[in-house]
Amino acid sequence: MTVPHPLASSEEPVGYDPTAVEAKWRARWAERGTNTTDLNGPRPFYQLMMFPYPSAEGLHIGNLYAFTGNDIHGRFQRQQGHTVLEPLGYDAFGIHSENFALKMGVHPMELIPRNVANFRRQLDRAGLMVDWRRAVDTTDPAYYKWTQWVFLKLYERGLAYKKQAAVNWCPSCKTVLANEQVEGGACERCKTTVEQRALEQWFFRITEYAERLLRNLDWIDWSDSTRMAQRNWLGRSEGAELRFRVLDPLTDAGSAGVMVSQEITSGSTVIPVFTTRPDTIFGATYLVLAPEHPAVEQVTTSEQRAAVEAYRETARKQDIVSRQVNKDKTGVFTGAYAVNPASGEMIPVWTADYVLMGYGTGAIMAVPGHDERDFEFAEKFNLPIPRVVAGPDDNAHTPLAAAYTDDADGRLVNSDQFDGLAVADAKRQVTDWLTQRGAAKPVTSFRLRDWCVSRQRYWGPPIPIIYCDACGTVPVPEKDLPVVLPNVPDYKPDNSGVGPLARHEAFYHAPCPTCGKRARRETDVSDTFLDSAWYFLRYPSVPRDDVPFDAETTKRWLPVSAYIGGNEHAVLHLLYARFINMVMFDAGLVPAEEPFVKFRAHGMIIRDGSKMSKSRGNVVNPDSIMDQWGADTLRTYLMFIGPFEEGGDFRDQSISGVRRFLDRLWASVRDAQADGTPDTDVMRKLHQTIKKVGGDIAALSYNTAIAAMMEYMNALRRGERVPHVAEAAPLVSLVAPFAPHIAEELWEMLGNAGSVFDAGWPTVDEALAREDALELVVQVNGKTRGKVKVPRDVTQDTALAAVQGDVNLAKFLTGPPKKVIYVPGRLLNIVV
RNA sequence: GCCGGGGUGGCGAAACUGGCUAGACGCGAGGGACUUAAAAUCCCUUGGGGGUAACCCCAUCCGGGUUCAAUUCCCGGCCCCGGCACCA
Repeated sequence: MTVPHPLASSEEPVGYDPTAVEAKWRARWAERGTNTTDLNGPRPFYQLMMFPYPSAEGLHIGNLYAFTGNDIHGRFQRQQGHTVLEPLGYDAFGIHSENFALKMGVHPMELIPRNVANFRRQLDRAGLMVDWRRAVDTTDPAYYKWTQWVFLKLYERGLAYKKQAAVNWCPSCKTVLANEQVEGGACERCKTTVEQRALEQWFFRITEYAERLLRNLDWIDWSDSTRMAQRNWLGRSEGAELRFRVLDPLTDAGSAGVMVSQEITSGSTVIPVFTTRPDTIFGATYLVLAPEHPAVEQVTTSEQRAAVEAYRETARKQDIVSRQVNKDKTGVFTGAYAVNPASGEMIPVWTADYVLMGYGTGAIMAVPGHDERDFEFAEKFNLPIPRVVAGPDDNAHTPLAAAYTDDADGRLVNSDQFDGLAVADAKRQVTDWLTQRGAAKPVTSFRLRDWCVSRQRYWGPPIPIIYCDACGTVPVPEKDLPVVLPNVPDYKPDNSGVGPLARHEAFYHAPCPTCGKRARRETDVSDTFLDSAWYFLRYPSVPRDDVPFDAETTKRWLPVSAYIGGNEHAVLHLLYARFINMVMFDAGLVPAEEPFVKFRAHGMIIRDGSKMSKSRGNVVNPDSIMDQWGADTLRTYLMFIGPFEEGGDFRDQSISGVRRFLDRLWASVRDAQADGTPDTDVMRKLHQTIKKVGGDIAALSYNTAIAAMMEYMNALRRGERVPHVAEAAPLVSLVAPFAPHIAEELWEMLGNAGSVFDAGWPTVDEALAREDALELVVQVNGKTRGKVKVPRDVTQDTALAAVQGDVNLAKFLTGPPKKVIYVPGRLLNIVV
């Protein structure tokens, strides 16, 4: 028995029912293979979106916002005749998943597949043009086999190395973190204050690529904000490394207070320092070594040893936060003196924690007169503060109330033969002079550090290394990959500094690949960001299992044509991915140095003025919105909220306007008449709209594209107007990227076979789109007073005559025109 | 502190390289038509002030400036968001 549709039984025509329409087209797309990409198709276009971490909470509206924005762009490119690859996958390894699994008491190997299934269900509803045959899951051995391969590739190229270093240790996550994962001294995940620990860790030599990573930022087509964030992160400074000889307490004994030879003698301890202001060398009145600096031990005199040791011990215990800004300067004198290579003066050597071991050489020359930090330190410890740079209003003797740091207007003073030079010239000349004397070399320093990739956790790809007593560090041969992560019930992290796998003999016992003797596997896993640093290379080659990415396919599909994602990954994922891609490029495995030719950062969706969060209870659940309004309405509404690259404020009430628009679209197509002739004005508006919507989508200006379609809809159905088919039909193609399900249904309703996405983009009739009569804006004394209708290519005189002949405008002309400004096609400004 | 991006109606927001009477489009609000009524739909109004009216004045964070013309350019200031930050 069939239940009559409530509307079907009445006289009323059938209205728009998103639930039915969307279910129908989900099935139809699957049946027809509409979303599967033929990788050999013409004009490849690789549309990439950032793959999600499949959380237990399910799809976040922010995910959907990003995916929809990508999907619209991808669908539009398909309508432009490209073969579009729009893949998606799951970034399912990592601490986040693991912590959640621990909390729930469910093993990640059980939990993750569940989450993935739920994500897949939600994503299916969203109407994305994703080719699911190419999905990747980073936790699948078939995927992480190649993540391990990437590690080995770097190892092979000398870019992966193990060292003992002071690393960021999160006591809550019980693992080390990369610098990129520490925010203001706290773990970016759990906000716990990070400690310093000396551990042996695997690092990637990303610093070797710093210069290239920076240089390419000049030309890649990326959002400015993202490029700037990377520039700041890389932190390039140009300057010089200056060498300071420390006086030997034995041979130079008794010379304190006496000017010593300006010659730099070899054989003694030499402290290199990095400075961006070599011009201020004459004002360097003391040296400072970081407490961890190895030379501290060498130079400290016996009298000062106890004090220095105590200070270093305190510094060692300190966490990173308490060494941050605004802290009072502390430090101790080592008892040693060094020679200023420019002035020949003896200057004391201090150790202080305001100097960081990780940057430059871990030592500085202090110029209190021209550096704020040195000034503060010198004041506190009563060290001399000479002036060596004078501003336009100062002379050599003007006292310094604060450090004078301006390097644009200053000139050198109290600097012997360099007096009078501008800072910029002095930087160069002083460096040259000191270089000739063997006391300097020009260097460039980066803020970027090497990428620490070891994690003392369970839920990641095991690092494919074996340690053999006889052969040393041996990489796992490619044929033995993957090193499978074992399913063990005991996977809790501990404080030992090694990963949980170190507790599982069955895992770590392995024969040495070289000599076959009993050896031990590395038990740390790699950083999740390694999984996502190469996933875009994998998609086109899924499901090949003999190579990570097929050479021919990769050449055809890489680099990525358009990548749209969140800016929170500006210095994490996006930097790592560029680095890994660059390494692969150097290895001849990928066709381009830069993986993402075009990247756009989208904005963030907030709700009712504030960030969505569980604690605020203002999280939007995509499922319930889709239940109530339909996926097409949600998609279109998300894009209508505000500029895609800026984000917007989700307001439940406002969504009704978008639904109304789709209802009206439905009714327009349903009721459209094929008889008669279309209205010329409406047709003109149509062609103007086709043009505008196309331009706006290409520029990701989705909100104005939707506004333009709504505006056209208002013209189409002005009053109780019944549109002509020729007026209504093309609108279906324009709406399609935003609301794909309803578009397909209406496309079919119009009598078309096949998918609207394979039918191309409507052609703009430029002649029709152009207005033949022009409304020229008329200003009098710069104030707009009205418009006159004139022919398109009117001359200034004719236009002026038209104004004078118009009663409403002529009255503003209180005198003869003194001056007339005519902007053809735009306006006429008459000055009287 | 340095570097990016912003500040426009009750709200989300438009306005291409300075130029179509700033505020498109949508939400909300008010009024009307249809209806026994409601919903839905359709129409009108909606930055502020003044005027019976045609109209006039003010208004794009604040203060100056350039220009025939400024939301748009320049100088100075305030505020918000994001990145970096004892990085020498």
